[in-house]
Amino acid sequence: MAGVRLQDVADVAGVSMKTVSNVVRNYPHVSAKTRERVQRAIDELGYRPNAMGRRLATGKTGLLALAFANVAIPYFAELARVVSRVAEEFGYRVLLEETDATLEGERALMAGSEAGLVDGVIFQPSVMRSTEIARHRTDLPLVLIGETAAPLTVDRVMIDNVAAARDVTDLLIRAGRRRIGFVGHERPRLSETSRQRILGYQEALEAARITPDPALLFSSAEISAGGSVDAVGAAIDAGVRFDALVCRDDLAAIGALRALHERGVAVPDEVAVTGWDDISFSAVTFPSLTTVAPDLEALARRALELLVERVDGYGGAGRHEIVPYTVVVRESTP
Amino acid sequence: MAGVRLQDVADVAGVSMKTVSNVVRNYPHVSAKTRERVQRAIDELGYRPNAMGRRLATGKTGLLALAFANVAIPYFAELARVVSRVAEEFGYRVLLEETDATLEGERALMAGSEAGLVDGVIFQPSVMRSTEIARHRTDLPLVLIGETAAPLTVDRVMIDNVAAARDVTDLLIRAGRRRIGFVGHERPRLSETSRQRILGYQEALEAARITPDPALLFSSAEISAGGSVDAVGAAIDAGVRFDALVCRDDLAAIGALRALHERGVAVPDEVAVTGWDDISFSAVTFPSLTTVAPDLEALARRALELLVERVDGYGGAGRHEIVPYTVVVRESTP
DNA sequence: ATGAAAGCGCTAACAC
DNA sequence: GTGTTAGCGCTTTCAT
Repeated sequence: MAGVRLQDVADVAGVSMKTVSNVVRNYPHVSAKTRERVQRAIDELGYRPNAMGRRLATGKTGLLALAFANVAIPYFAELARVVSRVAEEFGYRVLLEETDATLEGERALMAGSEAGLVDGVIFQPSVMRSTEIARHRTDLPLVLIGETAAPLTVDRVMIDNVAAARDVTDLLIRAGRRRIGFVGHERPRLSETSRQRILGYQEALEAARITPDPALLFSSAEISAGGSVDAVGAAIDAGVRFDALVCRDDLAAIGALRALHERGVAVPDEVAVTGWDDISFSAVTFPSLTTVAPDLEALARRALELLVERVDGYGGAGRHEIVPYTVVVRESTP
Repeated sequence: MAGVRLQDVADVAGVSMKTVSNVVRNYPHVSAKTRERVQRAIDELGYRPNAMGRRLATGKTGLLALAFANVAIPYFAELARVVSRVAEEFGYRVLLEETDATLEGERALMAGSEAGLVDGVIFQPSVMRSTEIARHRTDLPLVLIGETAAPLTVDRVMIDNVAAARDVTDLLIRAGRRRIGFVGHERPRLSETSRQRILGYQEALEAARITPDPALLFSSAEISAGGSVDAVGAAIDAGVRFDALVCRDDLAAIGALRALHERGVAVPDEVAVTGWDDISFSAVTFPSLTTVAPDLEALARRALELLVERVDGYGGAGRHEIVPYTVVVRESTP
């Protein structure tokens, strides 16, 4: 039954709207028999509260926007799943917003044509600069996730990318590899994510007294497996020698695996490979991928907690938090 | 600036709310100079219309729910991306609803605790029966996608699964394969999707005078690559012989590829493999996958069109529509 | 414990 | 072309 209103229930039950509202929202001070009578009327009429009416009256929508480049990228899809599950625990539903990793997309998101649609935004920027983010929408609670340069005024949750990159590079060094490449960073302009990962990679090399070789940096035209098939393939064909590859993400690693396969290079015996994100595929590639596994559950939960505090009125400075990661060792490293 | 209302703009511009409303909504009959004056007030105050107020007044929310099992499954993620893009064209935003492929999840979706949150639902059921779907929420516009058994009262868009399964099986037969298995259907109970694909597979075999062999049906514990690694691996280890595998989806195909690799079986020379969905990974596996590619753009667009018609009041019988697919031939078949 | 009435911010008839 | 006046369905003081 559509169009059943609070007033209709009140009429049938012979009480006021207020009382029905109290019953619907489980307000404690309602006598048992009134509650029962009202409940019967609700069931009889098939009443369901109207979301918009409630939201207009309370000013809260129970909706939050989850914004990032593109759900079809497996890492984002898996992130969306975790955020959506955690959000449900917090009583929120998730509106999907894709920015296509373009400046226009990200600006449109931050500008937000309508007010009051969502209570807050969880956003992983791809290209926007810290200063530009800081200028926008101070009225809308916002939590950033990922490795973007975050303004001091905004909350942000991430893993320690530099440390994780150091860890996987170190794993390769301890296995005796010396010519270790890095695969999959963007060109022409590095994202902050890639910058941090390359930094950790370089730190690990230098700590082991290995001189980083710029010829072992294989950039990709886009964040995709295809881009890294081309990059790694071209390098091999050009005669570049390496015995390990630290990949920016699992997509790049999967592409690298394919390029190596095509040319009959054995993984991990001749070339070891590591990925990043621990997307579900990384367990079933051949060989399966050693990869950095961010604690997505912790990431999502912390982001939600910070966001809810902002929605509830917290107005302090930006909190920048780190959540854990692990390195999952599989077949692609010795 | 939060909390700027239509009335505030009207006061500053020295006009009525109605006029401001007309300007905001680009109502044509407003004099140029009035429009300009109002616009200046809007800019000055940083006014943005409040979504909830507008929605309450119009009864439309501009939101639609996209519901399916799990966004972390690549096919659904890619579907979400296309639906979200097409929805934007139609002036809608997308609320993500995951059912986890459970009956409770699907029932919760159909029951919908609140009215008025979304204008309609696009839903790919996993387990719910046609009759049960038909009983629910006649007030909320609903379009089903995928191969579920759809009630006659509800709109549905899908590709012709039987024909597509026939096509890929036929491709294998024409390449000279005779012992062709099917991989990845659920156990214990087959989904409608799997049922239709197995049907097409069987039809193609029979048309070629090959007797379908029940020993070549390799079911999987769940929709995942891991399930099919186990199923195909166990079959090989048990000595089952086959020279081709039609897989229920790309995930199953990727799992099959891994199981074959592990045991040193050459693809496609010894065993050919086909997938289904054409997820982006299928182009970069090794070997890359021959797969059924549903026209997602057409699927999403048609679903949106049907939904919008329902939202606009169409109340006729359910329309069941078919959209095209292609078979993308890659390296995993001869 | 329950009721009456005043909004929440906007749109839509209907006047002028 | 522009203003006035009711609502949309709900929550929320403030009474009782």
